[in-house]
Amino acid sequence: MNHWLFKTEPDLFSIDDLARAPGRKTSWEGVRNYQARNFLRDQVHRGDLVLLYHSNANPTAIVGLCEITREAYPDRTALDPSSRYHDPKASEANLPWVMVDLRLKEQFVRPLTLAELRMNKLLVDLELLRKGSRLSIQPVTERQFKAILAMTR
DNA sequence: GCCAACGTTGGC
DNA sequence: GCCAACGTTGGC
Repeated sequence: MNHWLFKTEPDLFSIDDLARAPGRKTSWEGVRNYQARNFLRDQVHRGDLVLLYHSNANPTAIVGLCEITREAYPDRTALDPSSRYHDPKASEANLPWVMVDLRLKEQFVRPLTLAELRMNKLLVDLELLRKGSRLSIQPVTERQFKAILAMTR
């Protein structure tokens, strides 16, 4: 099993929105970066665990834990001119974007802020904490994952 | 709102 | 293939 960190801007879609969604499930559309797409398409598997992170937020923090319920399938929002994720270069014949489905397992009582994460020596190599890190789909090692979960307990 | 870091685009 | 210009991300 692989572990991941997915970013979301709570102004657009927050963990509270996910908690209110039917079955606490959602599709994860809108990824428009090739490196992130490659992770989604090739390495995110059903049953994988996902840490949810609020970016552009106050506070910026890891806010919960999710589980992948469906592996990569075409992200057709790219073809929809009215979608905020519309990709004018995409077409039926050339649709490079994929999405997955996930379900909320746990909303952390106490969000783990960036500042707090930076203080954990086990997380020095966490992609999220790297200067200039922008990747919205990030792999997390099992060690890192366990260290993060331990901070919530 | 500022701005550093990063990814993409496009001229050559 | 290089690289400058531009747009986006995202912390602060």
